[in-house]
Amino acid sequence: MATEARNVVDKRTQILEATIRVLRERGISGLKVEDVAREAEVGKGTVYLYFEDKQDLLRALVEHRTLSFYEDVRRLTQEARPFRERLAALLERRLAFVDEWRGLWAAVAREAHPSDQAGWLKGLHERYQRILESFVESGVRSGELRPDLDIPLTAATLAALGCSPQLDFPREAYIAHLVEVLMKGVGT
Amino acid sequence: MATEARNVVDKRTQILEATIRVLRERGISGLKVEDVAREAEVGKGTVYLYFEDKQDLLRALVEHRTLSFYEDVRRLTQEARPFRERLAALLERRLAFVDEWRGLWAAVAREAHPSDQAGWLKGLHERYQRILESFVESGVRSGELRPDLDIPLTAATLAALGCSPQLDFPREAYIAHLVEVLMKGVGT
Amino acid sequence: MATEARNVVDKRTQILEATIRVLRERGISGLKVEDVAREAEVGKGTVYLYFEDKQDLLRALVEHRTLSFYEDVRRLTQEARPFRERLAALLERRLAFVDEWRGLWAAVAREAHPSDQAGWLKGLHERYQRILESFVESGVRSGELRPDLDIPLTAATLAALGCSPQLDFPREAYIAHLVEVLMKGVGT
Amino acid sequence: MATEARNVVDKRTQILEATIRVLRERGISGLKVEDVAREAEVGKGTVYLYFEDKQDLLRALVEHRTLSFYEDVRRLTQEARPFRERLAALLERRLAFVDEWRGLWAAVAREAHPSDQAGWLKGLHERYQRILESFVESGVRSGELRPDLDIPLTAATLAALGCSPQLDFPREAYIAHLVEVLMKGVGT
DNA sequence: GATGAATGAGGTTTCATTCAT
DNA sequence: CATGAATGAAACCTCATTCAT
Repeated sequence: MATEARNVVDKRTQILEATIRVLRERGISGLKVEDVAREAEVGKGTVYLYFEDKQDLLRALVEHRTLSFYEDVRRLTQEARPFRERLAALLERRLAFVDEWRGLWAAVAREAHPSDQAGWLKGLHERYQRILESFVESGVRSGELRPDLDIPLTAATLAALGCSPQLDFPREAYIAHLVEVLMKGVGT
Repeated sequence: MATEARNVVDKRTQILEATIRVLRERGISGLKVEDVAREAEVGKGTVYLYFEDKQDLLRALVEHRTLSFYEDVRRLTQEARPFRERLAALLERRLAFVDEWRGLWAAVAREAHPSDQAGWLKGLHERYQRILESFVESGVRSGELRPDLDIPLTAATLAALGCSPQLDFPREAYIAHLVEVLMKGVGT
Repeated sequence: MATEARNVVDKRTQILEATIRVLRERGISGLKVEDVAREAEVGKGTVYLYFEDKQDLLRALVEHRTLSFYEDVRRLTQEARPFRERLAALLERRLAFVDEWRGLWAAVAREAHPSDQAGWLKGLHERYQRILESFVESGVRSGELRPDLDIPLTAATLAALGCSPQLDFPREAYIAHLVEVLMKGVGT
Repeated sequence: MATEARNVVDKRTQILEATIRVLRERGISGLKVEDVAREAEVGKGTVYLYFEDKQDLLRALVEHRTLSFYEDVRRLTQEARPFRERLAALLERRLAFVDEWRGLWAAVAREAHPSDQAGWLKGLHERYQRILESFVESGVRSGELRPDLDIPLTAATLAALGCSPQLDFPREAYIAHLVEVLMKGVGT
């Protein structure tokens, strides 16, 4: 029974992980259920045991990985470390997230909810926004950030960072730079 | 002859503009050649007179609008105005670009060049990178930016801004905030 | 233009006729759109130019052939001939109809309207009932039928004749017998 | 052992009865083995313990219910009652049979024996024909039917009655009317 | 050039059947 | 015996592309 429950979890997860691998490899229009099944080493029909249809698979994929990203961000930004370090950790995780999706996140999210944009997508965004607001707030409270910051706007700024999935620079240096710019600005 | 040439140009443009409208409206998998043709008010076959195939259409679309975005950015960042103002203009144009594509740019670009990633896409990125490097350099030269800035990294930072196509804030305020953060940083 | 209109009509008809041929040959579960297309000598996709989906094809098929059957019955039963002859003609047409469908009419009609039974199907039945009532009435008026007949019930009786698609007897003799039984009864 | 045997019989019967319930409810293309199993309250695999495959299930269903219909008809028509009463009983049973199948009998029978039509189906028909011939013969012998009747044709006539699964009339009245028409005819 | 009817490759999805438990 | 998770053949349907007009 325990193994059964575990197997169910495993197979769903197997399929979800196969999905993002295929997605990264072949892009959105190259994402065929048959390929996902092969990659997950299950039969084509098995995918439909765990997901209603392709759209549902995408929905689950986006939801699962986005929420787990949010969770990580929440955890990282709440650790008891200097703001700068937490910011670096946030950016690191964010870049990993963008890279994981190869910039296709928004497109996949739309496929997952073709009509509704205001609802589901916005809901996700707002969760992220709130997590980041807490983060900014903590920085202000601790005196590491300027007290006059508009917290929502600053959170939104952090949310909009790091779109580019292509990077020519060593990640380390890039993140260090981003932190530097965000903390001190580029002006004289 | 002149009118003919103009017509040719017009019809191509018509189709390209119809394409992005359909794309914004229906998303990537909702982008059907037939819908594009209807939106452009031409016959379905006509699309194939101006473009090799759907992929070629997307290639042209991405290329055209991206290059024109780059051109705008180059112009805006080279105007004889204070750096802050040019930065604001850049961000404004950048946000408009992201919004125009509703976050689908990366996905469409991949459809346009399914296999090749290193080549075409990277080439585009590098152009943008160079434009932004010039911009940063000009700011350093004029003394408006810190002289110790790593110019390529700073340019890359500007390139990676503004992914989120969803915004709850008045654009004006948001851009003003972005400028402020970039110039002065958020640290105390 | 005239040819175009004709072609459209022809192709729809072609497909409908191919459909009933395939249906007769292979039965209901052997009725595949691809086979219909091949039988109609058109591409698979062409079927979907003329019909929404398979269900719509069946709907059209049932409707078309049933209404044309009704029309024939109406005409035959209104001719200026003795009742017996008209009855024979009706039975002949009825047997041809049943044979044309090989007894599958009811099943196909259900596929065509899976949920709704009260509506469409009943509507069809009622049309037929009314045509037969007129027929019976005319026989009563002309004195060829007993004046005490319950007209609706008698019409319903005629409607329920001839289910069996399998016949070992010469059609002529069978029909003559049916007429004889209906007119005079089997009792002493 | 007795209970075991009984259980075997019971489960087969359970499945067969579930099958016709599902068939009536959902139609032929809605007849899925999984639904049958659920309706019979057994596992999907269990169906395959009692039947070779779906076709075999249908074969058994048609055979079982048709033979039991024939048996009933034989019994009813051989009872020691006036011909008219036996005819009414026959019609009653016949209408019940048609209604039980909702007009799908012929279609299901074909699914059960896709290729062979001459053989199995014809064999069934002939059995019925012979039963009805005996019935007619008995009527003639007893003087309740006209002595000049062609017995096979008359039997075939009885066989072809009652196709319509839809009835707006009280069954009682309808049957009385049918008997009346068959015995006395509709002519003057 | 311009069109859209026609096509069929190829994708999504269903469901009869198997088989390990 | 009984089960139902897993499978993949095969059906439906879409849509990029062609080509006769």
